[in-house]
Amino acid sequence: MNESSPRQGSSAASKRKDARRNQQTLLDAAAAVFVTSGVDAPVREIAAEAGVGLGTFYRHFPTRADLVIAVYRHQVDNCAEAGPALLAAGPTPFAALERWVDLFVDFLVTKHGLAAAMQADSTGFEALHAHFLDRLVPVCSQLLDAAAAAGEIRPDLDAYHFMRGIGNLCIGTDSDPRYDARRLIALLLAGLRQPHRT
Amino acid sequence: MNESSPRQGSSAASKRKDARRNQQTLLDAAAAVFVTSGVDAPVREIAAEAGVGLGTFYRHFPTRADLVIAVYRHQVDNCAEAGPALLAAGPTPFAALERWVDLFVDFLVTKHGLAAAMQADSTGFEALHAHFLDRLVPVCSQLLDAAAAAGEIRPDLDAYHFMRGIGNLCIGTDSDPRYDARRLIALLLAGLRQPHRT
DNA sequence: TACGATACGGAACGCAGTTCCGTTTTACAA
DNA sequence: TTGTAAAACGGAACTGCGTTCCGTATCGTA
Repeated sequence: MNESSPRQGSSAASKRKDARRNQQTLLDAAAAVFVTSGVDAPVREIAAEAGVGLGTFYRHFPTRADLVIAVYRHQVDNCAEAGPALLAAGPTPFAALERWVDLFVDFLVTKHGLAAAMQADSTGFEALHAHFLDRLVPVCSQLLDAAAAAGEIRPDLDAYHFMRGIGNLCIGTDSDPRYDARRLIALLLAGLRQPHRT
Repeated sequence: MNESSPRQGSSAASKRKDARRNQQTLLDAAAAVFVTSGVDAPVREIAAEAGVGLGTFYRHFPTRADLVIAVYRHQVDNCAEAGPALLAAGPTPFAALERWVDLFVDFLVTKHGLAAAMQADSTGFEALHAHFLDRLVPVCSQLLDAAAAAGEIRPDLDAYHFMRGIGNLCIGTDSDPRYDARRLIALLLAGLRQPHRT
């Protein structure tokens, strides 16, 4: 149900050589543009950077969001894979959870505006949102369950809410240097340690 | 430095009768449209609802965001005024803080997409963001300080971060009925009660 | 080498916010 | 009451965005 099947439509071996090359060129160009101009960079800018036309862009990525997914797919997967590893390594499940959250936040904050783009409603990033959640919620769930089982945190918060909360708190880190999302996320984690509300 | 001086350019008595009437018509129309279509409703839709042209719209509100501010100004002010009242009434400062947060969240969540629109970067809502913060941060600060002075919460979180956090957590409440922002906000409040991190 | 399938480029479309300007309405003075 | 300048009006038009469409170029094979 994941990367093991090579039926990815926009990443596996398509057909013609130039097509494959252009797809990769677009991915590279997008990665570069996202660094300088943020994930909201216009499609035209990405296509120009890649030196291809708009038609080419949209044949490879039916929608702007599909490109964003493709660009960040690896990193989402890395984040997902880090979960179990941290759990195995860390002194306690909660410590692993903290480290994982840190990784997750790094990811969101490093890419300019990614967190904001993840809001399902706005510009059509539902697909990104969905992939994110599909891949990461189970991992996060595992970490939360382990910490709850160890009695380190209250057990009444599902991974979906937890991740949405963190994702939301990361919004706007670029636009305002005063804002420190990690501080609030730390508070959220502190709140998790509180005993069940009477 | 606030509503006492009648120099508000877009709310006080301007000059001509039709101008004043149209301004009010636009405010009413906007309030109505925001309820049905959210704060992201196109300017054209609002102008049409009001039965005026686009020129009229932009003479009264130089920018889309200025209209949004004008529409919600009263409610922001109400929220600001509620702070001291709750502090005086509540059994403890923390209880007042909880109630005030509830009010604030109501406000953000009731208006479709307001929380999302408040992100400074996106569509030009810096002005709304600014008014919000100017008006509410001092109030929130007062509540936090009182609770901290009473030893009910840790004293190391400034009102700006607290409000940004709450605002961010409220993002996306319309787009996904599963998501319950209040739950996460409660967690944030619980985190506030934790003693200072060693 | 020829030719059909595949991919390409970019003009064009729809939909935002905003600007501009010719026309209408208002308020006031004669 | 009527003339007139200032103020306000309406909406066509401009910019910038994502996306679609289609004539043209390229690829791979017979």
